[in-house]
Amino acid sequence: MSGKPTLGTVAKEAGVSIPTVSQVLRGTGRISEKTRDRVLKAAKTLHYVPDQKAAAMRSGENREIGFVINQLSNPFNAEVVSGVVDLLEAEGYLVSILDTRDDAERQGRQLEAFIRHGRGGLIWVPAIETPDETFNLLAAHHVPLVTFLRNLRTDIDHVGIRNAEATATATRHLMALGHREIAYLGGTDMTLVRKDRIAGYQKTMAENGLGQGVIWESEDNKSAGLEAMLALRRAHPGITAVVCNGDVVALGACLALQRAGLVPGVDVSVTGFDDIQDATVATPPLTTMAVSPHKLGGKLAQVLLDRIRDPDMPVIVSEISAELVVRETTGAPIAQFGHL
Amino acid sequence: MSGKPTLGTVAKEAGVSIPTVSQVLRGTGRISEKTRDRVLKAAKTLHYVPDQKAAAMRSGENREIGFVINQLSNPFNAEVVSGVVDLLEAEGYLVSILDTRDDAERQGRQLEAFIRHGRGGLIWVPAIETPDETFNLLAAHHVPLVTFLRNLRTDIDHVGIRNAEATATATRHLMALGHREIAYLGGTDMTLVRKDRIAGYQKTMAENGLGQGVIWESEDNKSAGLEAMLALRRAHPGITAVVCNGDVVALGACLALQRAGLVPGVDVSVTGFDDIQDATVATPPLTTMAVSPHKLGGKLAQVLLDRIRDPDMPVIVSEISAELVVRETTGAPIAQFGHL
DNA sequence: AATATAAGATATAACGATATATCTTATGTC
DNA sequence: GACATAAGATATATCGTTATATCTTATATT
Repeated sequence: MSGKPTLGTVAKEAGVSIPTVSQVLRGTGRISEKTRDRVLKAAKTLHYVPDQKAAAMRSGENREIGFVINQLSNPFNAEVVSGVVDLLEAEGYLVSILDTRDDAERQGRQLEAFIRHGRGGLIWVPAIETPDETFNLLAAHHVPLVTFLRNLRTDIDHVGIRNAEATATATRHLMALGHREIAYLGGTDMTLVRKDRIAGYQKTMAENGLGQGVIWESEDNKSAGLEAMLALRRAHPGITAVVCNGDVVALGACLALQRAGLVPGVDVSVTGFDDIQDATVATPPLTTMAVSPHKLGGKLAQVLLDRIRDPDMPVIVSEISAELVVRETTGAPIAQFGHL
Repeated sequence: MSGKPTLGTVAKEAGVSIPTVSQVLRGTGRISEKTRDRVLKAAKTLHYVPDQKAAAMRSGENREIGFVINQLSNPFNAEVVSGVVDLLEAEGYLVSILDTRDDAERQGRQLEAFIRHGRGGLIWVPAIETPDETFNLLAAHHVPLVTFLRNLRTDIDHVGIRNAEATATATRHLMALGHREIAYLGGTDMTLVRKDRIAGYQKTMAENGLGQGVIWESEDNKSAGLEAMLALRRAHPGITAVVCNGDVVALGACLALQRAGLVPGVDVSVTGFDDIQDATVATPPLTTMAVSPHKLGGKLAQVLLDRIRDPDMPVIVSEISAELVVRETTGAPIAQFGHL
């Protein structure tokens, strides 16, 4: 009545010793059918629930996984979380999520708390400007660890997207339609992710004799994308197509075009990145580079499990390709020189 | 070198006993300046981090809070999470998030794991069709608990929104503009939240002699909202205004109008609920009932802290009012009888 | 009958911390 | 000088498990 039931309570109820109860409940050791039944019955009537803190402390094993992410309000990330959770929960793990909101200081506090609580593994999207100190902390405590999206160290397992390949594909798609004045729009940070995406764009531009191209910054939300697109067109009126850093910015850019009386995919072509739900529903629907977030999540979980099972395995780096999904925001440029 | 540092390691390094180290690090007991310095230095050089599992086990206190939510991919929820985290992290708690995706079975598994890990408190949006068993489990283990949004028990602390009041306000706003044929659009479940919102709408309709009104279902995403709006107009062509169950559905409804060549706020008025970020950016911007998710989160955290500090306090139920934010999707109905 | 083996249970120690009681010293009071 | 008090440290027990070693008793082997 007073406190919650423990192994001791159950043992007394069943008239056996504590180790016997422990063995019955975990299915280890040699136990006769008769005592097993008695113990199970006692555990049930007392509503016994094992205390994982104590178990983890003694056995050293901890089936709690942390997912430290940079921006929970991004629906793409939320779907990756689903993918991770589906696989890990099936393996008996509890996945709990922390949101750093890309604040390196908050992230530091959270990871320190994470270590104090001694979790069994970590999936991590490092915040922008994560200090070396944070990496050292994690390394010092030997936490099984996989980074996601942002690959900052070569000695850590990683799952990511082939960013350069994806933007190259998007850029080539626009070129194949006949565009030559193509800009890159979106992002402000210089994370490896954005660097790679820009690199893919620029390499493709250069390979086709179109120079370095134009890079235009924008925060990662719709209204910022809208403003950025307007500014970009003012600065470079000849632009006929835009490769965007993400779907959200791309949708903002489309809104800008529509406000200016232009039709995305006819007057100016736009490509996105992520294939978020809104990309399909938008008018017009967005051409974009799609990666299955659920698949990414599954991959993440698998890599982490492998690492937990064999800490001495060589470093795993797994990159997933994005696929071009052509919808209605890309099309041939309008004839500007009166060919028709 | 071999394992991670413990109180024992630090004690040996500093040449004192284990309890002394514990007292120094927690600032309890009587300790001389000299030994305090020695201990702190030793702890630092060894990179000592206390093991909270062990501490929680002995002291009974656990500063881990779980936030079990029904749909993480909803940006409104993600912002509530921010509000909770900001307050609780400042108080030294670690908040970890679990996403049930409104699946009662998954929720059951997660909460059982939650109990096994003996967390110190829970903020909970119960999944649709949560069985009594789940409530009993939580009650049996005396978890400090606050429900959010969905209020199912009168004996549990709760923070929510004045749903009926809010939809009544929205409905009155439309009536004041001159609308009389007003429908309610969105939701499929019969959660208390939706019931209350519908009740507020229907009560206002009835009070103004407009009968019971029309209720039309829709899943909670844009494309479903779009389809539902089209179907609603087919079934009830006279409708001039729509009170929506949420912003996402409202935005879908606006898209439907635009596809039909109509202008939201001119031909048909639409109100939303939540004031998500997209509501401002949409074209036209959405008139909606706004609740500050960050404020809600803060309230949640405060109620939970109060409950943890005084488990015997009477039940707290805190409801926050939503505010009408008039943007461009509501306006006077077009003159249908040639008055002008 | 003596011994080996296995089955089925238990005793004990340990995980890493905290709480409580206890033990030295030093200091102050009369 | 005797005694009380406080400061500053330590010894020990404990939280709820699991791992390891040990102890009975029954059965098989020779």
